Amino acid sequence: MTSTDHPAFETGGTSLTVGQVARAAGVTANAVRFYERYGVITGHRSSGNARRFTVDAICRIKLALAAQRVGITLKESAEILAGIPPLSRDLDRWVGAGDELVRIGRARIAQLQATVSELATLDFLQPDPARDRPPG
Amino acid sequence: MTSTDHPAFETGGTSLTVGQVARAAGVTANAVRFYERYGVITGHRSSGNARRFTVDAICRIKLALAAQRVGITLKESAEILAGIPPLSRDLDRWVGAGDELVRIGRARIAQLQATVSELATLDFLQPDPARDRPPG
DNA sequence: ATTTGAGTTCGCCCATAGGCGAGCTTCTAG
DNA sequence: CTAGAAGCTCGCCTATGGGCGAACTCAAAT
Repeated sequence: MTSTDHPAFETGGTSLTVGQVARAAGVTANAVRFYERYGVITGHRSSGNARRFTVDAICRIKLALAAQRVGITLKESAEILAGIPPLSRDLDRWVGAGDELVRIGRARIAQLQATVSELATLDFLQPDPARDRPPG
Repeated sequence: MTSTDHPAFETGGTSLTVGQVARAAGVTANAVRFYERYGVITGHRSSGNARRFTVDAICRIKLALAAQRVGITLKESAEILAGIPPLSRDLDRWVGAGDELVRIGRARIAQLQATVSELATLDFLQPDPARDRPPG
């Protein structure tokens, strides 16, 4: 048994299976295949038609998961990620993507704070004159 | 034409149609029927099987809509609203429900802020030792 | 050779939050 | 009386984010 022939340890090479990526990213293998279909990650195939990924895929999934938490859909994450090279090639682009997501997150927070204010005063219960008057 | 016989003006009575509730709440009639099926609102039927609501239904929908914006599902809103009487009967209970939603909203904001921090540092890209080491 | 374990595709299933059209009834005005 | 507006039910469709099982292949270990 070498350092690369056991699936559970084969992370030194550039080739990871769905399961390895799944475990490293904290999702299921199902989810990983799903992410590939949606273009969140890309990979190639082994001679036996098995998916192969690099560690970069793990990072992309993790970014997408964090993005989800600020309200970004997988499709949007896929679009963002499609524009940036592997993390190891260009860290700055990843930092830039992170900053973009930070802006989106801050905007979401502002919206939430507004909604919380409304809920605190129950202001939204007041009839909206524009809607309650018939048009004309 | 009296003050109550034209549908668009018949809001002085206690009986509102789906369309009237929909317009007042800023949603579609479809959505109003949906809300009724999910127990967000309740109503009775006219002799001709048409839905009839009171103005209270409008308030319940508006509360549910605000709740949605802090991440509460319609089902959860239905459960909350099921426990409280009409707004006109017990304003305090509505204030209480609002306060509960405010707490939930603040919690959501805290979560978002944590995620934003992670995005700002890209910390989550760091491998999670607990996941990358094989179990055992 | 065979038995695992992990991989593959396909396709149906869930919840959430409705939209939309079909076909039918009911109501109200003119 | 008849037309139009609005209501009704039913059921299929959408998008999002996967879960799950069936049936099958593939590779490595015994």
